[in-house]
Amino acid sequence: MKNNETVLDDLKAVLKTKGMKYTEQRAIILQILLNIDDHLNAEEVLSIVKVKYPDQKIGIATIYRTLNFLEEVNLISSISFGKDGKKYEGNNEEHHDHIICTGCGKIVEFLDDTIEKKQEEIASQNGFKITDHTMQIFGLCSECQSTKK
Amino acid sequence: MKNNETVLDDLKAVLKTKGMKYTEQRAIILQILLNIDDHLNAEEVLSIVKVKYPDQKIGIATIYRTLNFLEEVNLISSISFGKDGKKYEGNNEEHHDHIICTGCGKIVEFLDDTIEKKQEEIASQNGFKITDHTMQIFGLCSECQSTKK
DNA sequence: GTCAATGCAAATCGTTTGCATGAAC
DNA sequence: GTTCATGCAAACGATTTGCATTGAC
Repeated sequence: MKNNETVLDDLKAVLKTKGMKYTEQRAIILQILLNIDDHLNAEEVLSIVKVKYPDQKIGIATIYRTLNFLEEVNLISSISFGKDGKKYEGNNEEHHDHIICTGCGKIVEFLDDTIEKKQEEIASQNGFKITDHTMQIFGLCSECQSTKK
Repeated sequence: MKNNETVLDDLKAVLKTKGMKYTEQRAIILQILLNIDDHLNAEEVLSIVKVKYPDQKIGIATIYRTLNFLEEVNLISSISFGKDGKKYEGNNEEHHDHIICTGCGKIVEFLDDTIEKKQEEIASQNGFKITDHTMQIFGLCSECQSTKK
């Protein structure tokens, strides 16, 4: 797992090569996603900014613009499903896939080598190149199984 | 693969048990999804109604309401990703999974037994019950690979 | 005749965009 | 000083909702 400084350096480097500017807002948003062990949507990132950086005012538009950019340059990843919009996580951990509870939105991470290999195999058989190794299993977690009749 | 009549009977049965009414609109929307070999979003369903059932006027709200209902009772399934909203297909074919091109939206269906089994295994290890055997691989199809630099 | 479903328009939600101001270089 | 990024509010597209009317039972 990469540390914060390394990834922030990556950010600075990408920005420079693209003729873009290094700003507090961009650094803050990236750091939040690197340090939290959860998947956040734009609104959730905003509310964390308000709590952890109360003197910083970041507009929701900036959050969206920054999240889109960070994903584009592969510093963060997103998963999206039904309601609740896109959720993001920092790319400082190993690659993994997600099981998502369609009841409560709970997300469990896992990695299975057999599936990874099969995925590549099937994709290439169909002429596809998997861009980001994303796979999503949807289901009901144990709590939601008992709730839903 | 089930035929139309069977599935329409299923629809009538579910509606009855739920104290809901059998309407032309609901039957039309379900039939469209059963008979087309494609994945449609709400707007696309509407435009097919206009072409194939020109004397029927169905409002977009009804389409959305009906699609939500049909998915709930498992007569159709949805996949959703990025833009373009949710896409639906009729549940008259065998279960299968999807590879989705993030470039052009092209969808390829596949079925792999090894992955199916592994999915179940991993899900149950985590206390999850896969509700609808849905898995999505995102990537770039061969055309989009050449387009994107 | 009763109650649920429909169509329409207004409302809502997540997200994007235009533009004047402010910050990075 | 120039150029890009920000914040705000307005715009947007997909989807949902409220309500009076219509249709199924």
